[in-house]
Amino acid sequence: MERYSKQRELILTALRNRKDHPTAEMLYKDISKIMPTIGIATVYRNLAALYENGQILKIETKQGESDRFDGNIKPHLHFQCLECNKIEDIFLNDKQNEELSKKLKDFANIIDAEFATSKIVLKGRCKDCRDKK
Amino acid sequence: MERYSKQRELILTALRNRKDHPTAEMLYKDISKIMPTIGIATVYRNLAALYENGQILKIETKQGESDRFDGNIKPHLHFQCLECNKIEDIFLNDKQNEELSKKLKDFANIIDAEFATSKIVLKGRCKDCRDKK
DNA sequence: GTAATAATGATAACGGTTATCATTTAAGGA
DNA sequence: TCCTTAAATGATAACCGTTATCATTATTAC
Repeated sequence: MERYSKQRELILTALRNRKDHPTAEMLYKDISKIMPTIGIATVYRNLAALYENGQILKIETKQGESDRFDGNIKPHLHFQCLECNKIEDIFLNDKQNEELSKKLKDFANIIDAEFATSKIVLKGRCKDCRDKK
Repeated sequence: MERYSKQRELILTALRNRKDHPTAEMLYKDISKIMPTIGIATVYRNLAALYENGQILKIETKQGESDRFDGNIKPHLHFQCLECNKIEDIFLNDKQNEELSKKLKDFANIIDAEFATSKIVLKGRCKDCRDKK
């Protein structure tokens, strides 16, 4: 049976306190300031467990690049800037969400599959990078 | 300047001859039958180059799981079965494609970003796994 | 044919993540 | 409260897909 641990609580809190999409390593650094004895494996283990429980989101990135985590489980899309690599959230309103889900379900129907979830990452240039030019 | 190599040609051909989404390792095995001296690094190098050139697609999978490649560059979505992990293609017709692009562009606008491309993976249960039950 | 240099093949190195294992600690009785 | 048990931890080795290195080979322009 699952057991309470101070470490897991700290990890979840640390993630929720961030507005960005930190890596396990970034969270490890944050938490080390409060609990210097924590091990990196504990951070990975708990992030995996929290993800399994549906308490956090995970954004799987490409090989050799650290996965990103997200404490906000409200469904949303991600946008990754091709120039600065930053990941931003895109929240849809209920109508948009519903329409999108309907479309995706139709797409899955094309191959006779049952649609459950989707992983959508838009790519392009973020506002900051565009304004820089 | 880029130079012709027998190896690159073999790799591209091997990929196009497959209807699935092989890993670099799988292609290496295929090609080794024809050219037993080829090195695994050459396969990775050329797949990366072909991807950069837009001649093939790459499906980035999670850490520790090999990336998949796709010789069909016609734009399409991917569907990954949550039970058997198989990745299938979903081809949209022109109208569907256009509507989807328009929507995604609107979504990027929400955060003032310029939309370029998207990575969409639908997940659920494939036809085969559903029929098994 | 020759020179210049891109591509190759063998293999070491890399980096994020996971496995291992001895130790610590939470939780449910007695 | 003390005991028992087994889940969770922390340190670190191992893992594995991929990339870097470097001497050698092969393509291209002349």
